[in-house]
Amino acid sequence: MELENIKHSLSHVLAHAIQSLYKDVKFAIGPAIENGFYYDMEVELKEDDLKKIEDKMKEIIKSDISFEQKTITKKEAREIFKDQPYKLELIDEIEEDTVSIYTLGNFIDLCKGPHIKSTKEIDINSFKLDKLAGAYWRGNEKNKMLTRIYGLAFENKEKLDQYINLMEEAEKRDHRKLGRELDLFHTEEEVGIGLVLWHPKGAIIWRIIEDFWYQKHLENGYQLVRTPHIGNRKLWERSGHWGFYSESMYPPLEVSQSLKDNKDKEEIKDSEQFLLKPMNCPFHVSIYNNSPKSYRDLPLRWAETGTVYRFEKKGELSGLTRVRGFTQDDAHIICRKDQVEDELKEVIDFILFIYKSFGFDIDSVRVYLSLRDEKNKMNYAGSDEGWNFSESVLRKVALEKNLNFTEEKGEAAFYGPKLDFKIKDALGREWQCSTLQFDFNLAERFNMSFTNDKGEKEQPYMLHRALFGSFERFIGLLLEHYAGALPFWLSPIQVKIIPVSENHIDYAMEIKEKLKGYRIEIDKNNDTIGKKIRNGEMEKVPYLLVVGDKERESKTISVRQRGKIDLGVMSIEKFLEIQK
RNA sequence: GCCGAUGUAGUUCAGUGGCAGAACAUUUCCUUGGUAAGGAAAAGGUCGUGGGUUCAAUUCUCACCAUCGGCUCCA
Repeated sequence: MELENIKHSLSHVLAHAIQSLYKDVKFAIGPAIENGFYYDMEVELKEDDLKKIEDKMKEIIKSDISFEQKTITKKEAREIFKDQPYKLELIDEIEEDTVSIYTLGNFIDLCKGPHIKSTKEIDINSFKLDKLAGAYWRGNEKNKMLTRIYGLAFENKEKLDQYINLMEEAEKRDHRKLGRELDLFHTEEEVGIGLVLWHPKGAIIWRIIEDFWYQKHLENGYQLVRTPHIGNRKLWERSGHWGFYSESMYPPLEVSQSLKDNKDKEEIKDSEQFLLKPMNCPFHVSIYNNSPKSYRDLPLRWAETGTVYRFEKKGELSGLTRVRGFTQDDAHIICRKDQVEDELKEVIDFILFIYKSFGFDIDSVRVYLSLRDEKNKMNYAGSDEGWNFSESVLRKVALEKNLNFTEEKGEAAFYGPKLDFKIKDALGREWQCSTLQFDFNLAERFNMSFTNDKGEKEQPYMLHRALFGSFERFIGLLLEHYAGALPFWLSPIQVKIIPVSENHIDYAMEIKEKLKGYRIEIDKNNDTIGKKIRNGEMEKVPYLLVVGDKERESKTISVRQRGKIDLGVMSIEKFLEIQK
């Protein structure tokens, strides 16, 4: 708690320093956060200014000023903050007649506290102004963008240095850096920003994951479907995406004429428009509706690794975790109302199984129950009954499965509530991966039905789910999780054979033949052993097999395990043994 | 999209108002090696793109583009 107060007090010290260095600054808010604090304000700054501000803060801290709390009437507060529009806005929202203010020297802030007693309690070496960022007032992009100054703050200098070191280490496991170093993927402007090009070693990782994915889906009673990348505008109008999802979609493609006609500015006679798919759902619904269904057919579980395209603002793009074209490991489960609960539970089990299989500790995954914001009904499709039922059943299932989840109002999709699973990246940012969503919107819009046991038409329930979320994001997080040193089964190259000299290449090829079935490379470069070992380690290959005269004569191999020392000379059989 | 930072060889990075630099990677040659870098040579650049200032711009300046950190949004 003590540290929380220091962080918060530091934000006041920061504001005080700004006030004494710059004129006419409009202050917004300045809370404590996970590793420090920030303050939002209206002031023009460059990153170079931070040093000066930090020095000023230290000066303030050294001069031992106390934090004085006072409770005053709103009227008095309005007078004090008459030149502070953001503070005035905050005062207006306070329900009580009085407000609390804190004074630090000549800096007065609207603040409930608590604070430390005096600046002398702050260790001047335990904090550091970190970075400058923009942040919208109240987090709304329609509002003015303020300047946010982030500061780091810890108990002492050691903890601060430790954190800074940790961040430097984290940068080394950034998947974007690893993607380059391990030759896995890249993106480039000429192809299109936010569109990933997978190199051979990256594509094989993808393929291994996809094979595993599809095998497990078949085992879990799913069937595979396959659908196009574009679809008629009429489909998207009917699905509701045209209306509710247009901010994330690309504009229509005119398909009633060729590119040549278009270049020649030919007149469009009968316009026909296609849209790039941002989701796979409507296609799966079309497959369902292609023939009448009985209650006996349900549940249907249809899976597809479908590549979707979404309009993401340029500033939002990031490596593999945020792209414009990505492949979802999508599936839709169409079932009867009495099957909903069991289906949801099975999906949760499947999700947990996936995390375990890829080495993610379930404790490192955060779960959110995303609900609608009832104040903004305009943003959601479907009836209240549908929302009430689906929200409550999702909550029930999450509780029964003992998921440690947080409820988030206003985070639902336009078509239904969802259960989201998020994983942190190397820098501590959370990314949504698995998602389990309700969709009672499409069933209605597309008149989906089945004949029940009484011979009546009934509307099915539709669940939408993704386990990885998208291959791109999941692989990105996987790379960061393992710092590029993927487990044996996922490694693009599992074994690298290092012939001591060119004379041993033949024996290396013999060994490669004996290890058929594994992904193997022979390092035929004219380098020293030391150099080849180094390269193999840098490529993060799980096993390096050194073969020379000694091994050739005794029909053995020298095994070196990634990151470890020499495991010694052994037979191929023995090597295959330790692999199991 | 918005705020801030960055942009020089495939990669990591020096540098300068006057012919563009290193290391690693690449190619060739020498070397034929025993568990994290053997030696030499060659090749490799529209200094992000486009304007402006200047005798001269990679360098100063403006605009744009991309990347990175945030905000908003999101698988």
